[in-house]
Amino acid sequence: MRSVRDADDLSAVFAALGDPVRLRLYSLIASNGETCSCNLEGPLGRSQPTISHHTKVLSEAGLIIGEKRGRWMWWRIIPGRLESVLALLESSPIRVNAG
Amino acid sequence: MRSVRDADDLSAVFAALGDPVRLRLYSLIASNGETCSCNLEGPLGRSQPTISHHTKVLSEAGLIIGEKRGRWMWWRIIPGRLESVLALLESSPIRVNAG
DNA sequence: AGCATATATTGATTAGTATCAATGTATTGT
DNA sequence: ACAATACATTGATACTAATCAATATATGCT
Repeated sequence: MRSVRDADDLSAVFAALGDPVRLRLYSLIASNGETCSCNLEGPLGRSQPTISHHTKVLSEAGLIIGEKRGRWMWWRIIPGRLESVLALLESSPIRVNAG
Repeated sequence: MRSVRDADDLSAVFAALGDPVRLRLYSLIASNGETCSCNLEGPLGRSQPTISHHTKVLSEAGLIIGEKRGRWMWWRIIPGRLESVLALLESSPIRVNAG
């Protein structure tokens, strides 16, 4: 992690997984493979807008990617993303002081 | 991740690193080795109570551990903790429905 | 004992976020 | 064209968290 800006980017990935509902959402997609939003509301016990919100946060963090096919949005894990964030975190010290 | 309770525990670890100041704090300790709180306030540009708050969050997540020697609190990374959380996340699917 | 220092805790304020109802948009089928 | 469906967006609300000033606690020094 080289700069404060890097810290913002990296921490956004951790923050994305830092909500229990989103972590379960991510885990569901990871174990089920490609999953449509309509199959997430039930298992997670959240409304459709809330699921939509969480998939957006995860996708903006680069952890999942969605593809619309017909009426359905299919989500899948971006493989290696989490590992690469870990690698970045452990690779290099911070250089910048102020926050 | 086997249950909703697991999701809470695991997501707390990610949430701990989901704040940019805490992520830099963690990175600082990781790269500097054992670090006392007094050497964190300057680089992070935060007040003493705020640093104390963040070290508490990280230690409660099991990511760092502190040892008081004399007047100083020395913090170090708990090695492998982050990797084991990753492993837990990727090991097994969720089993529980409600949240 | 008394003072200085390092950290923790408390209380208050502010900023952020999880959630849902209502509504908008896009796609499919009739 | 129209109805139905799947998802996104907006707006509002409640809850959480980041921050600091003030204060408390603990340790070392003289």
